Amino acid sequence: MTIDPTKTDLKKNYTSQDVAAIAGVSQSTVSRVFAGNTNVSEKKRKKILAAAAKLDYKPNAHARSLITRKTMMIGIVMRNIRNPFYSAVLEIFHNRLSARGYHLIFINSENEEIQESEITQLLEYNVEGVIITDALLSSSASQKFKRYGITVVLFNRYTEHLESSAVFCDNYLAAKQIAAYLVEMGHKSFAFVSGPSDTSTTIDRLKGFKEVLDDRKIKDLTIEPGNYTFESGYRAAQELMTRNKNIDCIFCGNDIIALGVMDAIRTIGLRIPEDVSVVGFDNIRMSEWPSYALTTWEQPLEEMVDSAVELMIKEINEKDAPMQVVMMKGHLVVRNSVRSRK
Amino acid sequence: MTIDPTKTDLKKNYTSQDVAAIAGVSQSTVSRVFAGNTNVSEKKRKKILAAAAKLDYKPNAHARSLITRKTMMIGIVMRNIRNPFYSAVLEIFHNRLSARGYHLIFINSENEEIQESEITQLLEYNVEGVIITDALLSSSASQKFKRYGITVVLFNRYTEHLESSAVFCDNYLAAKQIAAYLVEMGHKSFAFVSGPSDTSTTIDRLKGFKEVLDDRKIKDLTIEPGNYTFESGYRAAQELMTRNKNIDCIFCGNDIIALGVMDAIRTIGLRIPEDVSVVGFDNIRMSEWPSYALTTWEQPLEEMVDSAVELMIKEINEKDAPMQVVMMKGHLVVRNSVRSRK
DNA sequence: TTTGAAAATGATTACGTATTCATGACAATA
DNA sequence: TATTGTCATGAATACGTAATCATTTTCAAA
Repeated sequence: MTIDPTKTDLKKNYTSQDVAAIAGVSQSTVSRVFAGNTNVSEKKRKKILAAAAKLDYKPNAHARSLITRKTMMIGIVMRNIRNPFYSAVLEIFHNRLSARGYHLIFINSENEEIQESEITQLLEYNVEGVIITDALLSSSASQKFKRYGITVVLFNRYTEHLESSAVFCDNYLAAKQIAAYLVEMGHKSFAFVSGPSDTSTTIDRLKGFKEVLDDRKIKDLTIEPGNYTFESGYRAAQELMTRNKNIDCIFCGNDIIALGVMDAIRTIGLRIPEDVSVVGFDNIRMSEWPSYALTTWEQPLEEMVDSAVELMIKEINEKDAPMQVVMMKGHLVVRNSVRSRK
Repeated sequence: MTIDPTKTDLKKNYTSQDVAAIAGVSQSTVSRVFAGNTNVSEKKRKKILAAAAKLDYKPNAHARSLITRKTMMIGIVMRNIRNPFYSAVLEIFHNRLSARGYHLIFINSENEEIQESEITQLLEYNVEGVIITDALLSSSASQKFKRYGITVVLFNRYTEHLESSAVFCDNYLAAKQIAAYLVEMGHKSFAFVSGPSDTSTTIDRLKGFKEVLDDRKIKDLTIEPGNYTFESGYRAAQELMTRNKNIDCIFCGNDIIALGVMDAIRTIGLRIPEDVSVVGFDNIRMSEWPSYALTTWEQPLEEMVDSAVELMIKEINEKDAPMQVVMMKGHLVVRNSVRSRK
């Protein structure tokens, strides 16, 4: 077999040693140019950069992190990346963190066991911090990370004992305002299609919603379990509407459920909002599509991410920084899925 | 300030040396237990595992990768993670690769410059391979990676000179079949809402579509540019339908465009499929939602990812493995957005 | 010209692991 | 018994960098 000179052959990975040799300086000086960039004469710097370019030299991040103890890597743990809300979350986190030089190790899984083992591996990579958006994992995982002194920020949820910093929307208050709004609009028979019952978001949203109805002595509330997917919303609405034909409004645990609910209602032959009002939660992009025009609660996503990033970076840099819990408000976005029944 | 014993203090990161000291063995033996797992007596293994558990020891992946020259990290470069098609792509890639022990470094950006600089950083992390699903970056980025001997697999696109392995759907053939189908159904006036005109997917889909119409001497084809978003589909359809009221079918560059097209058409007051037929491409989950019931082309996503993963791992392990281009078929999924006009 | 502080540089070491090499223990074989 | 061969083990080394420390150079002020 002959060597084909036209084929770009696989180059050795050159090191700062190699560069130093060519530039006629010590490895130390090469390192200074690529890392601190301090105290190097212009003359040598040029020589070094020329030599580096010649060899296509690039520093080795692993060797570097070994000694600096900074990996510039952050883990992000998700469930349901297919939910558009989380796609957006991922995108924004990536924007913000990459702008600050961090890299994202992405973890997503339906399967809890796989996730646990992956988290262990994440530890071995010495990520500097972890963002957790997964309800089912928050508690055990965050403890595991804390044991190794790794910063954890929970996003869109919190744990009961507040062991980690967390950023989320005030779901309780939001649900109260939504309930009040629906009552004002003259609705009489309420339904709530929930997410998984063990998540803080579901608990708080239900609590707020229920509280307002209780205050007003309204008993007519049906709760239907869902799991934050279109299909679960679709099934829930089918179930609800066949069982109780009086329901005139449905509050949904999130937007994607709401879309499923709307499609189910329409399939049955009822109209939105003429026959039934629907309210969602999240304000994902699809909720403003003309086919749905969903009235929903907007979470201040960008601000929430910004806040989470600030918290994270602060805690990374000052290991004894206090844990913080940030709760944001958001607001109702009125479109065309709710109608006054007075 | 006194030390609070209830507070779990930040532990030092223990090393294999520390474990060795406690277990009364050499560092080498500890390493053998956690890496190769070979040739260690049961007695010492137990001692070592006990010591490791006591210290919460975990190996350091960076130190390890420095010497093994395996990082077990793979980069995935995307644009538009908000497009549900790519959310799904990301999810499936993560499933498959994490099952094989790889970790995913996620890169997504609207901004090309940021992406370029991130790619440079990716190199410094010595990812073993990179999956590129970004049309605008494929060529320059893949060359950059190849220069360092890093495996590149393009997904859902290919470069003209076929410098990298690639997996994609036979867009040309698919578009031909879609065109033939629409012609068979008796349509007379055609429109195509494209993606960005410099992407291989757009080019091939348009080519196939046009070719069939040309063959049948059909001249009535309007091409409207889009960019693979809902909004661009919406605008395109508004434009199309006001300019040319005869159009009786629209082939869309992807599903998300098609959904926008459908909503625009309905907003105008026309019905689908009674007045206008619409066909999409990708078969994302939303296309089967009752509100849309979109007839579309299904890309065999799981198989495509499987294939890409196989290619990647093969090329990683055998550096001189031949480059490969895999083209898959897919099939038409008929729902309720196309109607016979005979 | 001398002095002295600041800047530039290189030798050396540490980061935490896997691997290589040499040695010793021990069982199996002739 | 002598001889192989296998297994278990530890000492030493390499991976590629940043940081520390000591030394040399530079250059302006006296």
